[in-house]
Amino acid sequence: MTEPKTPEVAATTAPAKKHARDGKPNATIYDIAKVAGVNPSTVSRALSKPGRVSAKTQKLIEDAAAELNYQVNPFARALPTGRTNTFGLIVADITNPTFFDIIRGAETTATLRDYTLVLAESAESAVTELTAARRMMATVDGLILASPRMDDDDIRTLARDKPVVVINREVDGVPCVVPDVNKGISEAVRSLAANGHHKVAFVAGPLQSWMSARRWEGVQAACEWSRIEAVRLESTKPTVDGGRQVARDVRASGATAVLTYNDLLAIGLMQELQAAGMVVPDQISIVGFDDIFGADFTTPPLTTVRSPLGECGSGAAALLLDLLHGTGEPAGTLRVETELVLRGSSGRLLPAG
Amino acid sequence: MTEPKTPEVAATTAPAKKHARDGKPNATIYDIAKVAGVNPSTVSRALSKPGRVSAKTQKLIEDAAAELNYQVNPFARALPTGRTNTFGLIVADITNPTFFDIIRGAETTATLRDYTLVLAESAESAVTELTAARRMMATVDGLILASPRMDDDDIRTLARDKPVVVINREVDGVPCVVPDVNKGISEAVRSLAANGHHKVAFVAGPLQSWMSARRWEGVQAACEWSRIEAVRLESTKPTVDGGRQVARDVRASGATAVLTYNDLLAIGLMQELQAAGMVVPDQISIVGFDDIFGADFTTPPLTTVRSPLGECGSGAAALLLDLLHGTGEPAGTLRVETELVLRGSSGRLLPAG
DNA sequence: CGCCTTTTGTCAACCGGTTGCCATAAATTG
DNA sequence: CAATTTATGGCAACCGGTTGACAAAAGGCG
Repeated sequence: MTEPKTPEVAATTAPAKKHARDGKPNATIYDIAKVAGVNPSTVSRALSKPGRVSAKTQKLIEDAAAELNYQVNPFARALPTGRTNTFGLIVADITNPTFFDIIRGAETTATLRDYTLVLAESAESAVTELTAARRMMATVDGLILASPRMDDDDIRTLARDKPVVVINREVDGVPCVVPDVNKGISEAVRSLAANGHHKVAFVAGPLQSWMSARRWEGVQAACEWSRIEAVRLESTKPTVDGGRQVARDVRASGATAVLTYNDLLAIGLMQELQAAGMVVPDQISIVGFDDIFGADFTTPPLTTVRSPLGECGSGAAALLLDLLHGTGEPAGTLRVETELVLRGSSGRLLPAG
Repeated sequence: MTEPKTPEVAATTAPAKKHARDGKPNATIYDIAKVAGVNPSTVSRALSKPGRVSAKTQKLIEDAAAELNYQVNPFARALPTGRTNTFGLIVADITNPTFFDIIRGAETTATLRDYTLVLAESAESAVTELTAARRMMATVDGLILASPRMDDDDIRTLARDKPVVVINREVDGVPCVVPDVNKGISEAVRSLAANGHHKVAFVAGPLQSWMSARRWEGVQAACEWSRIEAVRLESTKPTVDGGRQVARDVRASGATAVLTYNDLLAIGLMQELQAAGMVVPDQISIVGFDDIFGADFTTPPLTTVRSPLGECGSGAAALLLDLLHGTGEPAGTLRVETELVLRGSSGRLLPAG
């Protein structure tokens, strides 16, 4: 029936070089030159240096190109110029939904400006990340690092080579895109305070995470402002599972509201607390961060501080493209706003009954 | 005039061509040749044709290469050979979690075999997809199409040019990777039948979706086998929102169990039914397809027929790599198993009370 | 030891664009 | 109308590898 492998080896050992697989080789500027009756270099200019050739020859060449269905050979172009119209995006974990919107945002902006996005994953490891970055550097015009794990110095070293933009972290001397947590956090804390909470717990993310530190700072500041108590708890890992594991500490802390480093933690935490019989939000309020895909699948749906991830991605791409084309180097930090997305997992505390 | 080659570049207005941004140009095989005292072509052979040069010169060259920190220029290599060690993956929607695992699986396998994955999105449009595919064809060695929207003929045309592998669809003459729905579906339907359900509804996906058709066929067959009734309902779009919209039809159908084309639909449907006061699974059982990220965030967690998406991605990548390196062309269809993941959203029907 | 086969390294011709320099034609100016 | 500037196209030298053809060197054999 359906054999998994049908090794019909005997086919033709296709040498297949310039003719991809069929018989017709791709048209080159030399072909166009022949058809249009001009020199190849003129064709090259007509196609890449607007205004360098007369309108008449321009048209002649364009017609010939269209007729031959010409498309540039990117390698031939890249060889002498070094430009590839490509840039790289490195994320820590492709399956982490936090990055989905970043990827999409970057992809969209790239495509819009005729660039191609090349994606790589670092598997949450600083060395893999650096390796991937190095490898990419050879083939791209610029690089976006989303929540990078490597050293500031490594990043700066890369940035000396080609334009680099960092998302979700600030590195001196390198253009960055970071969500400004303050607005979202203060909205969240004010909402909790208004609902009668006096003590909130913050479940932190990885210790090396720049963003986790910012969020904890933000929570402390907002709590101080609202005159409520803030305690910090550590998580083992920033995942659903990590959230489950931290549930004990959360209950022990005596806090009636929890903010977690990210939505994944919040979801795991909520599952575990509910499994233990607690009612959310009547007995405890839970607020996540990021508003990832699936944050509204839970019952109750998760209240969260949204980072405009898509905006981060497209912002970083735009920054990079400006760097590549612009004359000077602005290289500032782009801050994007966060906001509270109020759903069902936070609310008024019911008197114990 | 000065010497033809002056390594110490006057550090003025950086023309920045081969020297990325700093002063040191990348080492080339010519540099290695000079250091090792051999001809550039010998260097080229030593580095790419194992066994073509003597062990002695091999070592000499490798040492020189290491000393100069040489890395090949991919463009220079691609130009004469056409090989890029790169392949493309086109997905309909980067933010659709169905593709996450596919992407990751393909990425992992690619990296493992020293290939780079280039990702593109078709935004669910057949024309965008074809455009993206065409564009990619110029720069990659092969292409993976995940749940493609374009015509069979377009796919075959692409496949004539370079190796193409299709995921989640069968196209004659093109190697494919498809989950075999039967096992998973029959498990699901048997489970429903065993729980006392006599009538199940199938909420279909897009009409052009090859996979939706297969799933409906599978459901019909399994229901016939279990002697229970199956009805088909249409959805407007295969998303959470589409699931909400189809809730009315589901209730009107009188079915006590529902299988939906994908998890997104199932989640939306469940949300809507619960909002209307129905209890899942006591009053109605819901089963999705795919086991996407977030399928277990819901309350109750979603029962679903899992497709090994990661396996599909890595399988497709492996197939493609075999095609690229293998001598002949197996070009068969790779079938992967599906299985039922029993969670809380399906179960015994409670007598109406 | 001469003849023949098998390594092993060199030469040179690409791959397909880009770009500096130059010659010519066209346009501008005194 | 000559002199000078400017627009336009051609020539040729790259970019950095790959590879077929070939010659020199090495090894095998009678």
